[in-house]
Amino acid sequence: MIEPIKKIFTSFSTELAKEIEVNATIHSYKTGDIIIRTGQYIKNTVLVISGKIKVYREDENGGEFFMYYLQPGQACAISMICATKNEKSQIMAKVVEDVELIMVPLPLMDKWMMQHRSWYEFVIDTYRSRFEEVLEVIDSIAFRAMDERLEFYLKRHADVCGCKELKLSHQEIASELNTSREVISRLLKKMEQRGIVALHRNNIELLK
Amino acid sequence: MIEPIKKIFTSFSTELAKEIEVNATIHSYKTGDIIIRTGQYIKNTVLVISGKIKVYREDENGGEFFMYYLQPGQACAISMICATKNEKSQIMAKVVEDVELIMVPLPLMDKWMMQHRSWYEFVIDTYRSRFEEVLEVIDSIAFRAMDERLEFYLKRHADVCGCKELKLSHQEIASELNTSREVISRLLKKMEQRGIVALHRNNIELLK
DNA sequence: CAAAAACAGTGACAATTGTTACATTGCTAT
DNA sequence: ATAGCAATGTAACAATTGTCACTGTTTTTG
Repeated sequence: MIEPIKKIFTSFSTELAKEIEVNATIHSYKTGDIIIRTGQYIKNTVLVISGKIKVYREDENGGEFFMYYLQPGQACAISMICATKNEKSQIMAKVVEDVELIMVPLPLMDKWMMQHRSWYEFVIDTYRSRFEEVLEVIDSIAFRAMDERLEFYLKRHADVCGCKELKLSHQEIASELNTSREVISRLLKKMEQRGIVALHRNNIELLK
Repeated sequence: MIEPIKKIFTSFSTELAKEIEVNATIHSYKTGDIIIRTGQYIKNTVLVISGKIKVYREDENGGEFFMYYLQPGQACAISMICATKNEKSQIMAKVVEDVELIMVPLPLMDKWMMQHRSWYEFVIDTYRSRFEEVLEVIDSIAFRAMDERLEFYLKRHADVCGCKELKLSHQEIASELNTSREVISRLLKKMEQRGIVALHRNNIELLK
């Protein structure tokens, strides 16, 4: 178990990996499962071993705004932040590809900060990269119109899945950008005319 | 000097306050000064003793999107995050009321995390509260139209200045919400008709 | 296989936001 | 006092986005 952990979380020291093995638990979730909902209390810090998770911000009317992916080797910054203060979750996290997670109980998250340099650096680096990602999201909505936001969205998804074929319905995209399906269909058609994408059923092919 | 620090940063231990006194420097800036620009390297973690700072996200075309205020007793989360990794600033910070700042050199920021519990908690709490504030900003742009965003914007400013009289020009608001002056004038007029504000020159009075 | 459900395309129109152009008001400096 | 400037008001129009209504197609399900 220690070796697999060190393989995915390459920066962890052996001592830290041991601590994780002894104290943390492994949980599995299936595609479509909701790991945490807005308003729930967070009891653990979450590290991703395998699979993919999408993190959303929700509004009162059921809107789901996509913020970022969590992938193997990454941790949920919000779970770290909230964990320390035993706060409610400000986000919703949905499994999009079966995942295995390491759940680190609250008090350890804190304790290890003082004891394990590699944990401390991992946590700080998680904060930094998530903060930067969130700032980029702000850019995309604050400074750009829907057509550019859509391109940004598609590129991020292509980066994460590592392929050019996005298995997304127009409705799904519309929800995650908080607009309507018709708007997405319209903009995708224009992108197709510009030769940026090819449209198939449940499948958007990025050409550039 | 130790006493003033402890008065503003109430959670700091005496030892920490001493360390700050010995190692950190105090800087003053005038209203209108830009403390840090996007792309500059951050060399210090910034703590605010007095005055007010506005933090912005910039785009390539000179747009300035307002994110949050920094006030006495607070620290710039981005300066902490970037400091650790010696990264470039992702934000721009402008003085809106003459400030005195404590500048903590990079290496100390890191070192104190291990040595001073009260510093560790302050840093984590800064991350948490800024992250939450940024998430609220995302809400406002992702889920709300310009009229609601304007109300949200005005309320935040009123909270910070602690008064109902906002000394802001329509142009200033428009820039910070990344829209045009005409749109803001139009929406403010509607708000005035609804009895939410009273409009004066360079002065918006919140009635509710 | 037939019916239902999910997905996509599209036209028409409404609402919001962005842009242009110009008028008006009140403050400031000489 | 008045010229000049910043701030504001506003009308008219363009562009984008949101909504409604309806179509056809593909997939799923009983």
